[in-house]
Amino acid sequence: MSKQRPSVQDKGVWENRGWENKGQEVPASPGQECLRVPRVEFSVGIDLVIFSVDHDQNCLLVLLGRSPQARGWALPGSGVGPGESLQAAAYRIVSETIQVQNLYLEQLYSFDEPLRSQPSESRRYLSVSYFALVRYEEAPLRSESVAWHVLNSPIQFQAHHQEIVQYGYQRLRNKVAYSPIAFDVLPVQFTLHDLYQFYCAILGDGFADYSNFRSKLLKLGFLRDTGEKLIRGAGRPASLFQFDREAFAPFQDQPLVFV
Amino acid sequence: MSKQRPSVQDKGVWENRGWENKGQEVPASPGQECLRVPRVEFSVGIDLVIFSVDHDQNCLLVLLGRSPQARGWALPGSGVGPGESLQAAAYRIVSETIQVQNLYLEQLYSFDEPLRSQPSESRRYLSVSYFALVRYEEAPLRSESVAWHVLNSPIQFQAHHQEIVQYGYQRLRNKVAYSPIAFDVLPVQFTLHDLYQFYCAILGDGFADYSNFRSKLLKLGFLRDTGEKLIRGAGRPASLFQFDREAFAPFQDQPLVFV
DNA sequence: CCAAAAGTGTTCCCGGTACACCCATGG
DNA sequence: CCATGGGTGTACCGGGAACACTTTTGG
Repeated sequence: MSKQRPSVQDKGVWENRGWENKGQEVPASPGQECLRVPRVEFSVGIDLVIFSVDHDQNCLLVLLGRSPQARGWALPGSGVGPGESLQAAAYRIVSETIQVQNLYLEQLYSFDEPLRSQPSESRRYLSVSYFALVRYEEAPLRSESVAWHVLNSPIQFQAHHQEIVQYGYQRLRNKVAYSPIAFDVLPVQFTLHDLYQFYCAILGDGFADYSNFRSKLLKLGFLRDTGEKLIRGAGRPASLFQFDREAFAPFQDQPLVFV
Repeated sequence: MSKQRPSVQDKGVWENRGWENKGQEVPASPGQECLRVPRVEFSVGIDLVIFSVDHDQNCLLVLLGRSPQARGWALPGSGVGPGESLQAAAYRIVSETIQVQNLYLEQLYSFDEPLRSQPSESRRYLSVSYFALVRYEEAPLRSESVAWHVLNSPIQFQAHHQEIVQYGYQRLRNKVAYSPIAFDVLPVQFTLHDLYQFYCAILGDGFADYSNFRSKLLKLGFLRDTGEKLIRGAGRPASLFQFDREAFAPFQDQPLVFV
């Protein structure tokens, strides 16, 4: 259940663009004194990109706050307490802003904060960002200074938070395609239309035909039909399904399980 | 060329397993004093997983060093200097250990180091890990304390470095499948067998049939036949190809381009 | 002429795509 | 009986997997 470190069986990234160097000689370091790098103190903070899907509006939401001093919206964040792991800090920030029962949490990236760090100063700032996915319907806000924002709406961001959000969004899109994080955030029982809508909100409408989506997932066999039905006014009642973790295991190491 | 931050168009991860919480209420924070977290000082270090492919032996290598004090092999690493970005520090470490002209560099993950941090202590340790891919043939070692290791051989690792290596290996495997990092590390002109061997070393033999690999890549059209041939003793001369970045652009956002 | 290395082609089959169509319920 | 939402079926196409085959060189 709880994992402090990423597990080895996990699958790989196709974001995280790095640095390429071709043909130019990488210079040797100026001198051996580099081996004894002067000690620098870092203030480490956590920034959280908290996502949620509003099934009624059928849209993807991010949780943002207005910081007292600066203008523009900012990600919920905080420093790391003594004796508190990075993940624990991320978790704490979630629990401080919303009252949540179901969530998925994952480290995103560590950003330097060169703007705040003076070159000559010995103090440095480092922001470790996480992204979280929570169930909107069951996550009332705990703090008055934060609010849900539709992701595709134009938002005035503070500092480089726009970038972190974009990065988290990419990660979410990709994650959702091969990983069953949807079921961390959906009710235990759900209809296939619920599931389809969830994917539509994140990947955009028409990421796949509904009927194909349906038959593909059912063929894979990790969705158990509970036999129960859900009646929503007119129309045929919808079957309620449950996610079967055991049955999903074989697909753990496979790309593009969903979509 | 040089990117300090991951770009937004990048594609997504399927490693980075996070934390799931289902059904259990996430408790509210003990008190409001959490909003004013006591300041903790971090020592930030960089650990590098440097990979390389030995085309003669046809195997994947990692660069490891023996640290003076502890037993077991360790990743090359160092603290971050004042006024030095995380990536610059990673780059410096590469240049200190090997003399390299071509490389790919990317941030991996940030690890807490709970073992070294005392619970009551105000000092904390944080390790930001990077992975690098370098061209073996053109990367003579600069330091005597490091050596190449065949990745699949049993290695006695120091602390949690085994974990970081595994993590980096996963990332490499996935990265290689959709991203053209192979061409950062291959010569400008290469035969398709060279390319195939590169993938074999990383993904394991028989990740795909050679002839299918060949026809698929050629059909995509971002490999330009230079017309030049390479003669290696007996046998038909091999055509030399070049990677065409422009022509690759359309596939930037596509999974499983290679393999 | 043979072996070695490189390159081409062919067949089969599965899985995605795009639809059209059938079913159950409320009004 | 019709609108509405849910579920099923089918016909086509492309791309991957496996394998056989041809081409060009050196000895």
